[in-house]
Amino acid sequence: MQTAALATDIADIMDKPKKKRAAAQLKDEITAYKRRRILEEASHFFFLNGYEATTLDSVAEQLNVTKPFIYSYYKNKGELLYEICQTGIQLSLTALEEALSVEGTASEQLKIVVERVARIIIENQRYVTVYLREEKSLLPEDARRIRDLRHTFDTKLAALLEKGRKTGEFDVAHPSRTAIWVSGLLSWIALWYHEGGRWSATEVVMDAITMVQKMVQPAGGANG
Amino acid sequence: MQTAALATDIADIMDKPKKKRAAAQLKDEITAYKRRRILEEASHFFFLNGYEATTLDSVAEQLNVTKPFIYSYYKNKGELLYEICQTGIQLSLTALEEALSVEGTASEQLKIVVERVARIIIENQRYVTVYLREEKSLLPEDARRIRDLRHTFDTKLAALLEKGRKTGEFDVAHPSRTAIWVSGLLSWIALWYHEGGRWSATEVVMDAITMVQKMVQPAGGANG
DNA sequence: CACAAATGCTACTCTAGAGTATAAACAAAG
DNA sequence: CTTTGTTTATACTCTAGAGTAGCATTTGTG
Repeated sequence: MQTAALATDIADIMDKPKKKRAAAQLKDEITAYKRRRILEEASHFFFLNGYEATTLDSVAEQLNVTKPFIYSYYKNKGELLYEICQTGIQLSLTALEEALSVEGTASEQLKIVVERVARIIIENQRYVTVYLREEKSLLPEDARRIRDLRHTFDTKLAALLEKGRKTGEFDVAHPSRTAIWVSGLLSWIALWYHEGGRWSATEVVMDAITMVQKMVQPAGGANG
Repeated sequence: MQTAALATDIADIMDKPKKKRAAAQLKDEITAYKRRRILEEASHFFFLNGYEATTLDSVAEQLNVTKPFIYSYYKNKGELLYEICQTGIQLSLTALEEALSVEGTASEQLKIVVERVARIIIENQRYVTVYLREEKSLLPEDARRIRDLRHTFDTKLAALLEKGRKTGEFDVAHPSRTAIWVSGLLSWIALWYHEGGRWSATEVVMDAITMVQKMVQPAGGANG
């Protein structure tokens, strides 16, 4: 909202067309902000009570608005669920791709991948958990798109394992199958981690790194 | 039902009190059978559509009975969910305890544990998956009892890891934390395995054994 | 066959929540 | 200060499903 206010000020000293364009842009930003806030609160309730058990009235109340307000920003409840699931997997996938863009050996890359993805999953636990639990509540075509993202994630992870296998850094008989175990281990964090619980986020991330390293390490000894 | 019919035949040649007792026993068996069938079908729908989205009318239809029939065997929908969740975790716990009762080194025991628990999870995927997904829908006191079972599972697994750590078979810095990763890996099977999918149950079980062995193996080399 | 007891079904009630038609409030422009 | 368009709320509709009261049907018994 700060940026948006600034944009208006700049527009004031400009000619009318530009002012109009700036005003339109501001409006879009506000709309995007409202959509994001609705999604945040909805994911909170979906995480706590589940998708079906959550009423949009309760989400609206939390935002100090009413149900029709939500319906003016989302077509229906299912669209909210789709956006939440999409966010959950897309964030993980983006984290993976960014980590993969860091130069290094397969071992180094894998460590960065696990660290970053684990962090993202913990930070966005609500979205990831809802995605894992509520896939069955998605419309078939939405479920399909989500599965494609998931598949991309597993495929890119498998490619990294294959790379490490070729260099001899990893001992993995079936990269694509091992990738599923690794991505499962990462997903498990969302279902199990509890903020303020027995173990800190950092401990969990470090554990995840250790576990994955062991899962791929050659029988002969440590690596990385 | 075969056993039950036999019981009646035997009772027929006996005196009346025994006959009555046998008849009562038979009735109990039939009641237990009906309850089990209801649970089976309910778990099927809960697995496919989720707890909230499943109607007891649909479960009744599948059994060719009516909703009040179900209500004469279960107090309400929540009791059904509790029994399903309870079954899911109890089966895993029993499999763990039976595997632990087999004599052998920690490595041998761990292998048996993973093999048996993984098999049980695949065979009872519906129950385990519903348990993992629908914990939030349980009444607080039910959720509590389920969590206690889960905790027992993790604790017994941790004890095995600790045993192997002492003998030097395993390299685990924190047995109780590692136990959670192992039990998470096993749970993940329920969420991910798909019958008739890309990989057979046996392949998945063997993979699970390999992964867990690697997770605990000393950095210096293989074991078991 | 008649009567009793159990078992199951028909036909409801009642609540709750998704989604909407329409009116009010507000903002921006002239 | 009015007019016009946009944003949000009020006040519904309508469906669906959990849970139940009471009737019917079957089963077993003297």
